[in-house]
Amino acid sequence: MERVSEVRWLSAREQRVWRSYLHATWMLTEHVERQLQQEAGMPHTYYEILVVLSEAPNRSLRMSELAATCHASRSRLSHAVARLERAGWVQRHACEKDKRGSWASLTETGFAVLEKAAPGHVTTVRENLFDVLTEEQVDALGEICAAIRDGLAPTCEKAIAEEEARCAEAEASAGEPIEATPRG
Amino acid sequence: MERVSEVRWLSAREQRVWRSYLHATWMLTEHVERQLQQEAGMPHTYYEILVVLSEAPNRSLRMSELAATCHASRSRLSHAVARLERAGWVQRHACEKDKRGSWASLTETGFAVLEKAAPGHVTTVRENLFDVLTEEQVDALGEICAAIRDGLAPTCEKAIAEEEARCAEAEASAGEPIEATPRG
DNA sequence: TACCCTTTGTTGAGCGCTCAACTGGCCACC
DNA sequence: GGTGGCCAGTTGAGCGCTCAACAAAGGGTA
Repeated sequence: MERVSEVRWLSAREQRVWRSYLHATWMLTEHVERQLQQEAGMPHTYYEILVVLSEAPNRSLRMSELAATCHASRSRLSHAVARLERAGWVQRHACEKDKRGSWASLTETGFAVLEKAAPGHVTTVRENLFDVLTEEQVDALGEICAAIRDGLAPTCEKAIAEEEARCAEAEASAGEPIEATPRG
Repeated sequence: MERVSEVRWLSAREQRVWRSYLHATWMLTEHVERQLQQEAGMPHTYYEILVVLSEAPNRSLRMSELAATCHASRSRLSHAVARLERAGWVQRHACEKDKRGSWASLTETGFAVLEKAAPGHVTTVRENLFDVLTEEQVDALGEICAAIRDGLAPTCEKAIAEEEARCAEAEASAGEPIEATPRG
């Protein structure tokens, strides 16, 4: 994080854009989340799981594949699918080939719920994103997101690699965690 | 949500942009969050609270003003400030003018923590957002965010207005909430 | 075959958030 | 002056998430 060299602070304009970005993405997320919660009774992450499953062959996917496609940790997916299973929207069954693994598949009920939820969700996304942007802005947004993604992808891989070589030297100059317990 | 008319589904291009948007914003958020958690021991929302307080006159703000500036609910801010107070970074004291209210102010320790956290945070934002974008893209991003914000602002106000006139008619065609309990 | 490392998936604790309900003080109106 | 509605802030339960620890099975090597 280039501790040695001088910090390149944000210019006034960059700060404005950054705060604008935070506010806009927060509002959009919030709005989409609330709409789905109210009309479909589920958070957006669960909706995404159902969508991915609905697009998979046989509407089924191995847990780890589902996790990768949804950009979710295995832990998160496990909790989420457990909840979706209790709701009767997803079902799990053991994998024959690899007895460690398990399949998650969308139930008929789950598919019906998804079909019912989709119009409202899509309308929300359209009205609050695509309708307020010009064609050029949509293109620009696509390119901006791609740039962010491509820029961050190596960092993520690096982070994973570093995690493996962890426990060495540790926090050379890390800050104090809030109240002794860092996180878990 | 225009239930009567036909749903305007997303085109393949729009769907691509939407998923790209979700992935990019998720990655960036995740990365910023992780960096702050590891180096400063606090989530991004707490960092923002400290920043807002540090910019306020006397490094103090009424709770409700702080909440409005941070785009946080009063509840969330109350919980957050309680936590920040336990960490010794923020202090609360009663308001003389209005005995219902209370002031939150940044402590010296809190300011020091913020000063220590800022370089790493700014560097993360710069490297993963501004460094991967061209000047034109930064401008475009600013305008896109402004458009989203402006588009959503009336919706938010409307939502607040509707909330007041709630309890009437209710869920005309709402979906079934997950497992009977919608949320809280 | 026996061993060890990896991979898959689950679990429980803790955290930040929302929602709803609440306390307590303000203020306008009778 | 009292009363009723509003406002500022807090609280507790429940939810989704992360993290770390775990169980169980695969797969390579000796």
